[in-house]
Amino acid sequence: MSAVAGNSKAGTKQKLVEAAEALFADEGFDRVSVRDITTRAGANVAAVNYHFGSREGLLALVMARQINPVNEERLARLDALERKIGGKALPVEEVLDAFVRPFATQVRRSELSEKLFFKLMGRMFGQQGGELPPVVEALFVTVMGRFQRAFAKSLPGLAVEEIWWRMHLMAGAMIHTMAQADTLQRVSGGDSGTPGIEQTLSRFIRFAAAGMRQGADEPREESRSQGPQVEFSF
Amino acid sequence: MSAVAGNSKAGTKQKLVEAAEALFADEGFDRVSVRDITTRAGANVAAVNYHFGSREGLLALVMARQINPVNEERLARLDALERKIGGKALPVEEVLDAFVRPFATQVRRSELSEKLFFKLMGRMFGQQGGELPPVVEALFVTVMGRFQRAFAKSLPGLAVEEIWWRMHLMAGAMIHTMAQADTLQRVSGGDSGTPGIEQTLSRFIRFAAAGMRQGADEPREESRSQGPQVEFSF
DNA sequence: GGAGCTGTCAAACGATTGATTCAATTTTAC
DNA sequence: GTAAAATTGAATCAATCGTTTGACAGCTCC
Repeated sequence: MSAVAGNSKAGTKQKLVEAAEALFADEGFDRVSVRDITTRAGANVAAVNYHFGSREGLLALVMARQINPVNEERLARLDALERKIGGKALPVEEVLDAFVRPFATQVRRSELSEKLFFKLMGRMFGQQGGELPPVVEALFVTVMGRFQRAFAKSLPGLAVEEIWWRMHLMAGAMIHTMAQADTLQRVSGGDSGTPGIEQTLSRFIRFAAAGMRQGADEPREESRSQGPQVEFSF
Repeated sequence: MSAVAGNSKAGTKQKLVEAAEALFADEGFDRVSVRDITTRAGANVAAVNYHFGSREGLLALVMARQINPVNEERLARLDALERKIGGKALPVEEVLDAFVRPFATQVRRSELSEKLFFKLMGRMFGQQGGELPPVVEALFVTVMGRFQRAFAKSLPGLAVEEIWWRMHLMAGAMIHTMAQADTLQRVSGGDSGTPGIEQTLSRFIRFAAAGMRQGADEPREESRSQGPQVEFSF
């Protein structure tokens, strides 16, 4: 009976996670109480401590569940790109694509609305170092290290320090735009039905690529200027 | 007697403001209690409500005191630039300079350390719309409108919507880099004594200018490519 | 010198916080 | 079916939250 699809039925534990995700995204990590969460989930106040040990435990799980798949997909995409191209340098656009496209993948996988997903991402990136759960922070460090090396190869002639600065500038552009995506999408999307994540990704990549590239030596005849933009999808 | 310079003597009210600024910057607006502030200021718990009406009143004052001068200087600088150049289009770099240089001006004026000043700025920008005191938000809206028009003139051929997106990408790069400035300055600054705000401004402007400019028509023979970069200081 | 204003203080307010207890209940395992 | 384990529920914990109160001191002004 009740042939429910996938993850319905919704045990208390899952309902707590879903309620927490929505509330944390909407109001910020600090402004949501355990009671807010349990009330929304239709559960008892003690449920959070029973299932997750503490409020912090639930918070860590919510964060890890949303951002870790993104970071893992980033690494996988970068791996795939580098495997495909051999030892050569990747165009900056492709590295940037590997960096941001996972958001598009995961927003579709998430039960969260697009708006809330990006709000949550924005809040997570807004956290200072050390305010993230260790399991999340560790993966972040790995990701940034891997992409630093990829960018260094794509942008020869730039000092390591300069690469770091540009990566932070690039990441900041991404984060802030994501966090305010709902505001922007309202302004945008006047003509076409769906403003579309794809268009947002494209806008970001073009902006960031120009910023990352300025002043750098071009890595030998790679697809630039009029190059074949057919390789990737934007 | 007691020929104190400027703002010494430090009445309770001022000590509260200073304590609040440092704590809000360091730990975030939500994580600082009234008691944290009064304890640090060496004042009574009731002092905040007596002098500022409420915690929120003090918070609004702290925010306004730090960011409003920045926004006013932004407008003043943009006015000055446009007055100087007449009706013509400004190079993007100059508009960007008017946008970020006020931070360098105000960080020197602030009693806050450079690190805390930027942390505070980062936290303010991280706030969602409507979470800022009205007097701060209103000035922000004015500033963004004025710069939108300036950028539109500097980057002819771009749709208004596209300008907005690029401005958000640009602002995000600035905010995030500012918020993590202490982390970055630690990595950077290995060789020269002072990594220097000036170098940070320069890095940001070059990055953002490239991103803002990409794909746009150049506004007729303005200083580009090899142009006279003597006009402004970076 | 006393009325009046300003500021500070200790104390307490009710509300809310995250967490815990323990009995009652449901689910699972055999 | 029944014992064991997992989960839920209502009640309550101490701690902390922002705010308020009222007494008291310092000061000015007339």
